[in-house]
Amino acid sequence: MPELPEVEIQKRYADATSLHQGIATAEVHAPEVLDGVSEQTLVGSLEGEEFLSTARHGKYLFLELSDGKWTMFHFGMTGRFSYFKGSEDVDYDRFNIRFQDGHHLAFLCPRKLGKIGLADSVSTFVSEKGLGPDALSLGPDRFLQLFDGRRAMIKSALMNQRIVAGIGNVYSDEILFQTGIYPKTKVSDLRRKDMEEIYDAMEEILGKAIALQTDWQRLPDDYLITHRSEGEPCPVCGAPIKRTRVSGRSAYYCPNRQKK
DNA sequence: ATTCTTGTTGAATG
DNA sequence: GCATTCAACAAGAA
Repeated sequence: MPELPEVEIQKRYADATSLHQGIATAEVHAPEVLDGVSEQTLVGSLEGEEFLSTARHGKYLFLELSDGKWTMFHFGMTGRFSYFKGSEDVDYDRFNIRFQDGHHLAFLCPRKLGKIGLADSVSTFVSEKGLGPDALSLGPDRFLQLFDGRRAMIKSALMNQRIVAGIGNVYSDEILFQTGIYPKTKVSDLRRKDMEEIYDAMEEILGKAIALQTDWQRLPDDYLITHRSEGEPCPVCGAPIKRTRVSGRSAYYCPNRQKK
């Protein structure tokens, strides 16, 4: 679920459902998801407040509270929001906010790898975490600058949140697929033109995914995303997709179109 | 049963 | 000191 486009969709979901309603109470069902905050503190700072606005940086989502603080959400690998009426039972409900009108905003997270915390502001959080700029809020010059002099493999670098925030395993594969670059290529071996193409592909792909509500089925058929498994024919040239390992994760690529 | 998985982190390594 | 990689984390799906 949760790379930049998916988090952006969660942001819009929160915008559409959860702003400007009094928070009656909140419940922590899985303390594992708390990040540097006690259950008491988190619940205490939510009760009686309301959410005023939302902000996103990379894969992190922030909900502004009426007392000026921010609630931070990170969705891990499997997290998402669910807004519902009444007291339905929802699977994997790790944290639940009940509004005064009886509606709920639940943080569902089957694998409990998501995180919830409190922050004084988005910018202090971002600098404390050492996150790079958001992938959709920087120009090509800054982008090239950030990758200048890097020795890492391009796929690792794209996924490195300290360089640029928001790109994960799936979208980094897509970016390299569309630019025809082998995932293990060293950044220092890429030409300026390659990096410019990577930047363009990044904007294009993330933007399109958001526009389509991250419904991967609706993405163009020549995207790797829906053909991302070993042996499946490349949607462009038909060669069997291969899998390799890049910094501990599976990288899928077309051996015919993405060469060293 | 085993292996896989869209995330981050802190320790280990170069 | 810096950049980079790796194992660990947890639980569900194939």
